[in-house]
Amino acid sequence: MNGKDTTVRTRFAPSPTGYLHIGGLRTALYAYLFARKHGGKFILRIEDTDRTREVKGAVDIIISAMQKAGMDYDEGPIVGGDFGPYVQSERKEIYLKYAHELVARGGAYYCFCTKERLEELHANGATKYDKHCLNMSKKEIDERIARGEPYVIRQNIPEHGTSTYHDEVFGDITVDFKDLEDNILIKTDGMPTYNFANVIDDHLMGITHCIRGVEYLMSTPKYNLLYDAFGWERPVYVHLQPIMRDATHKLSKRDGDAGFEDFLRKGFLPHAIVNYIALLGWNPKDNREKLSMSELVELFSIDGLQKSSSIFDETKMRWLNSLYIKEMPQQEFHAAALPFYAEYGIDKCACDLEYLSELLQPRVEILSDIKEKAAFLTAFDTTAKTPFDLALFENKKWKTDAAMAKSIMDDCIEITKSATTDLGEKLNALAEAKGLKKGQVLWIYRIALTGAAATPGGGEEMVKLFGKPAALERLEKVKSAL
RNA sequence: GCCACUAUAGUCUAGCGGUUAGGACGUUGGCCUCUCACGCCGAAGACCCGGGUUCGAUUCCCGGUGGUGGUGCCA
Repeated sequence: MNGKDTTVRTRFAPSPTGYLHIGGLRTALYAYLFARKHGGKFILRIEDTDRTREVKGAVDIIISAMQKAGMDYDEGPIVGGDFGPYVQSERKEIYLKYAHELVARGGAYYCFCTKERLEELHANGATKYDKHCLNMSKKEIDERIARGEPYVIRQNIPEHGTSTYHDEVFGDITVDFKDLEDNILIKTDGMPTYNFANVIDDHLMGITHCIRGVEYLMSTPKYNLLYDAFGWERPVYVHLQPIMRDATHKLSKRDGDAGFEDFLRKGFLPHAIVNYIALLGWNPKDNREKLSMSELVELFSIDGLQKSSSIFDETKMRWLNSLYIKEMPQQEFHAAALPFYAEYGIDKCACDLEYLSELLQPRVEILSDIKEKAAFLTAFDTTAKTPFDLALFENKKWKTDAAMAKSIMDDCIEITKSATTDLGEKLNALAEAKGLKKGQVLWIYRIALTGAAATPGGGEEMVKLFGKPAALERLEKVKSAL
């Protein structure tokens, strides 16, 4: 990039909110893919300069989510690295040092304005800070600091002129300085704001490509002013449009389940989620949609990034998830299904759970579909005289009804008793002997076994699922009910 | 309010001056089939509006409109 021989270094810099948002995960993913694609480093940095929003355990949540998503980072909390610490709250002195240097260079200044004065300013129609403290004498500054007056350090933005930079997805962006404010770099508590820490860290950590949300598109010239003031090289900028919940709302944790972990809990597979969000706002140049992490790494390119925002479509993610479920090894699917069986009380059903998994695997899109797909297990009330509504035997297409069921139930029971692997053949023979269609016998047989209009499999599968003794018990119940 | 970004079917997208506007999800018709699901074959469905530029605009320019973002001692 930039024609320079530099090793690519990208970072994901979340603030620890207590969960990993889907939008954040995608930003992380693109930064990760870009770094891996170019054989560079991917860094995790925690942006926790707002101490009032501290959430305990939040960093661990982010790290574990990234692990599950298959994104390993080269430097960051826990693993360390040559440019640490990687948690901003532990870098306070570093920011202060650079802030003072910036003041000395004229790029920033001390400001003692009170909240009251600032409010008055805005009440009088001002849209931005009036540089009131800009030309304060060194003497006065020292005195007021010595007196213990609270102060902040503000960036000194030129009053006139414009600034242009190149964004890899949006092209050249020009911003007029008059639309920018002398924002605060160091707060009264001595901590930096994002506006400052971000630049200092990106430079100190050698970040070459700054991949982040569009919310920073307009303020980037301010950051460039900082890079320039220190004589540092600016990074390459890549701004990303947000993921939306609908046309007018951003996907947000508050409005529902926008957390990565929430989707995991619903039975989405980590990689299906990653695969899906990779395609939200980016596309490889061919029509492939199901892509492994290594394929994503191989195909990722900034020019496939979308300039407009995209709406999150859980339905499509379900489809992608179903593709991954179908290709899981049977045992793996079974293991993944077990916790859901337990949650829905299915683990206590009198049936072969492993076989149930076999039947369910091609039929569920996400693991929590198991609840609905396994509901048929309780359709047959083994304790009632009439185990289910006998009207279920009626089928328009096959012209079956309870009377027909009654006429063959004895044979069904006999066949079930004697059959080994030839159950299907014997049922066919029964149909022939009775002058019925195969479908009629099979429909009646399956209904009699389950009491459910729809089941994940046919009559033969149901016998196997319940086991022969239980199946016979069911048929006997139906017989007496008829 | 001011500033910026953005705009192809319901959704995700391909397209980069001339195309029957391509693919996917979803929807839908059919086949397969003892039900469900899978699978297979079809169908419907889009270039925000108005001006330019051009022989010709979905594509380039301007304006409008819609949407989003920024305008925080949040990031």
